Amino acid sequence: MPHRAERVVESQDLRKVGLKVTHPRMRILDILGSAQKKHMTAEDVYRVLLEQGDDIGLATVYRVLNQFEAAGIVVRHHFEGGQSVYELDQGGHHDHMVCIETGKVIEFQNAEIESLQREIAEKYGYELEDHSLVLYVRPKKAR
Amino acid sequence: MPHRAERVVESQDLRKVGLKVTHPRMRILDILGSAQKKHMTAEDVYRVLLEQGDDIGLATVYRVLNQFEAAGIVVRHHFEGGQSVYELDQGGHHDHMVCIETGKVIEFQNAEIESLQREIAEKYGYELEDHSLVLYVRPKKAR
DNA sequence: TTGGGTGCAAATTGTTTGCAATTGT
DNA sequence: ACAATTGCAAACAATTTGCACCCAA
Repeated sequence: MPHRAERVVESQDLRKVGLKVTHPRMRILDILGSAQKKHMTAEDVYRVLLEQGDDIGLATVYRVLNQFEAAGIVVRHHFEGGQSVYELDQGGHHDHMVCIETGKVIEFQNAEIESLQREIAEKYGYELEDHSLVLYVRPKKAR
Repeated sequence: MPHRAERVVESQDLRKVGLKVTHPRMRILDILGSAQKKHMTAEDVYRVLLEQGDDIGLATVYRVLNQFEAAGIVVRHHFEGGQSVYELDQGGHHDHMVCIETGKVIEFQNAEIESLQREIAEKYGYELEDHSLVLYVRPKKAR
């Protein structure tokens, strides 16, 4: 499994993008940065806040996540199932694999697929701006 | 009773999957099969129905599209922007490229990407069940 | 001080569902 | 005839927004 150095969340991160350093924003940043689950829905974050005794509204969670996304602090994904999931953007692009039995999310990188995508877009006269690749998988059956 | 046969097997298709041949289902199948836009939202279909003077409810459109999806007659996609888009499943798997300036949807196939995906899933001990790949592109600038 | 930020409730959006009336077979 | 299907409105789920109050800078 790929390893990435943990990065402590600082108030600098917020100021840098022109957002006031408020309690809700710090708590949410904290949760996203230290969660066992890297990919969380707004409700996931909200639930953790409640567990921690923080009195922060769900609407605020959504607002903050949107601001973070606009600021490039988090990335938002739309996997199957309605809710958006957010993850801290720690650089390093990757795609996702979702287990349809356990819901587990696995990240992976594949340079070959990346460049093939660029080639394909180009072949049609376009520039690749962004992409979304999600593999829906199930555990290989032992036999 | 307006009756036009542009697609061959339409009513057969419905019976084949155990769905009664009703007016709403035929109209919707018709629209999906003859639309200039291959990828339509439920509202898109509903709007065309209204334009054609058909008195079919939006709820029915959703219900029928769901049944069609379950029956494998249509494929449902979740591009960015909330609404689901549906397209007739005419066999031949393909992925999509969406122009972020015009909204145009282009289909493409790439066997290499397909097999790479399978390999990746396998490498992690999974079986690839399904996938979603969407390229968000913009027209290459002329210079 | 003061304009951005927040909580809460109400509003939206996209989609589903309950039910009585209608229709295909 | 009789179960499947439909239309309509109400119900839902996820997310957004209006507004009066609150708090970082």
